[in-house]
Amino acid sequence: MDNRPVRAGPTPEPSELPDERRSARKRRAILDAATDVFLRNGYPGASMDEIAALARVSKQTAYKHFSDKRSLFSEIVSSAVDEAGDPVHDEIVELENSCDVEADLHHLARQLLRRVMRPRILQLRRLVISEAGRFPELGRTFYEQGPGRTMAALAEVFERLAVRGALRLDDSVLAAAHFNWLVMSIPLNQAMLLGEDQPATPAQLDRYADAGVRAFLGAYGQAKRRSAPTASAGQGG
Amino acid sequence: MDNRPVRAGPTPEPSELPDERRSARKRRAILDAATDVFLRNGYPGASMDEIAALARVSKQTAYKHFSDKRSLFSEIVSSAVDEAGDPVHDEIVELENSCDVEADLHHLARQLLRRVMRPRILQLRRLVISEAGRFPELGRTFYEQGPGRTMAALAEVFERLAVRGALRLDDSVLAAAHFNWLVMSIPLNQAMLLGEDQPATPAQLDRYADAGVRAFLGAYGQAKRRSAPTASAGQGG
DNA sequence: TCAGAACTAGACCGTATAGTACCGTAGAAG
DNA sequence: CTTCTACGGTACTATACGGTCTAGTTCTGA
Repeated sequence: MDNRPVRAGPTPEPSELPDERRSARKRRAILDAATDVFLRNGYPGASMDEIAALARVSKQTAYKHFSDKRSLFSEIVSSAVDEAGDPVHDEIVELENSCDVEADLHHLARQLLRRVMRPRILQLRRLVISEAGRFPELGRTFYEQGPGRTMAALAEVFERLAVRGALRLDDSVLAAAHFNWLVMSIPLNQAMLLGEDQPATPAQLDRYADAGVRAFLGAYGQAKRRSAPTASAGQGG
Repeated sequence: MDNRPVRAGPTPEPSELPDERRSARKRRAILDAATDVFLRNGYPGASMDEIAALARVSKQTAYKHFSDKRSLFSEIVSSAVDEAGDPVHDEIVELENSCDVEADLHHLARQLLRRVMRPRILQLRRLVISEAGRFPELGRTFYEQGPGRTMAALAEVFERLAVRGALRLDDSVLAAAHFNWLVMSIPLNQAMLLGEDQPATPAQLDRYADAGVRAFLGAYGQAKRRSAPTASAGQGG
C-alpha cells in the first residue's frame, strides 16, 4: 500500500511553476480530477470520494479548497469553458482583410469544426446541456464563450465583408448563425445523440465543413458560381 | 392529508378506455409519472420512490410492471420518441407534388420547428443527450425516429424536386441535412444551452424557420431571386 | 359469492453518497 | 530545531437510493 508515484519530490517537477506552492498544486490536482470525473460521469454520477482519490488528495483537502460539490462543479465547468473557447477569435477578425474569402472561409470552417468536435469539448457540451436545469448560469457561460462568441465575431467580419461586396446579406448576425450551424450541425448533432462510438474522422469533418461553406456561399456569396453547392460530404455515420 | 383527487371512482373516467383494466391503468400511470420524473430530474436524479408516489402506486406495483429502473427508463424514452416523431412525414412526401415549392417549404419548416421546440421534446432531447453514454441505443432510436427520419424523407423529396428542376443539388442527403439544421439550429441550440427560461415565442420560431428556408433556397433554389436571403429573424435572446 | 390475482403500506437490506471530526504527520518559515 | 499550517487517512453521521419482503386489502371474473 501507499505505492503512489511520489507526485513531487523535494525538487519540484520542471513542468510545475516554481512559485506554485503545495497548496496551489493540490488545488490544480483537484480541479483536474474533478474535470475528468464530472465529464465522464455527469454531476449526479460523480462522487467526491472518486474525485479525491483520483487527485491523490484526502477528501478533507478537497473540501478545504472547495466548499461544495456544487461550487467545485461550477469552477471546473467555467475554467473548462474558458480554456476551450479562446484562439479562434483572432483568425476570424483577420478574415476582414482576406483577398480570397472563399478559401479562407473554408480554412476557418475546418478549424472551427475540428475545435468543436474535440472529445473534451463534446463531453463538456453534453454535461452543460444535461445540467442546464440545475446550473442555468453554466449554460449561459458556455453559450456566450462558445457559439455566442464565435458568432458575434463572425457577424462583425461578415458585416465588413458585405460592405466590401464580398458577401450579400442584410442581417449579419443571422448570416453568422447560419454559417456556424451549416458547418457544425451535422456532425455535432450526430455526436450528441449517437455518442462517440464511431467518432468522425478529420477527413469527414473537413468534408462537412467544406459542404457547409459551399452552401453558405450559395446563399450569401456573390452571384457567380451557380453550380450546385454540394460535392458529397460522405454523410458518414 | 390524503386529499388526492380520487383518480378513478367506481365508474371509470370517460377519458379512460372502458376496456382498460386496472392493471393497464396502473401501468399507464407509472409510465406517465416516470416520464415526468425522468424528464425533469434525469436518469440518476430520478428515484423510484418519487415515481411510485407520483403515480399513486406502491413501489411493489411499479416493480411488478417494470423489472428495473433501467427498463422503465428505456420504455418511457422509447414511447416518448415514438409518439413525438410521427405526423410530419406525410406532409414532407406531399411536397413532391407541390406547385409552389417555396411557400410549401416555408410552411413545412414552420411545422417542423414548432414540433421540435415543444418543451416536452426539448426535455427529451436533453435527457437522451445526457444519457447517450449509459443508453447508446436510446440515442440511436431518438436520432433515427427524429432528425434521421425527417432528413431521410426530405432527401427523398428533394431528389425528386431536383429532377423536376425545382431545386439544384447533387447530394440530396446533404441538402436535406442543411435544410433541417438551417431551420432548427439557432433556436434549438439556444434552448439546449440557455434552458427554457425565456422560451422562444411562436412568432420568433416562424421567423427563424423562414430565414432558414430563405438561406436554403439561396443555396439550393433555382437561380432567380438573387436578393439577400435574409430578412431579420429578430435574433431573439 | 368466492377464489385468486393485483394492489397498498411500509419495514427492511445493502450500499453509496455529501459532508464532518479526529488525530497523527509532513513540509515550509523563522 | 521549533512552530505553524496544510495535508493524509479514516472513521463517522445522516441520508438517500434500488430493490425485496411481508402482511393485509381491494378488485376482478366466473
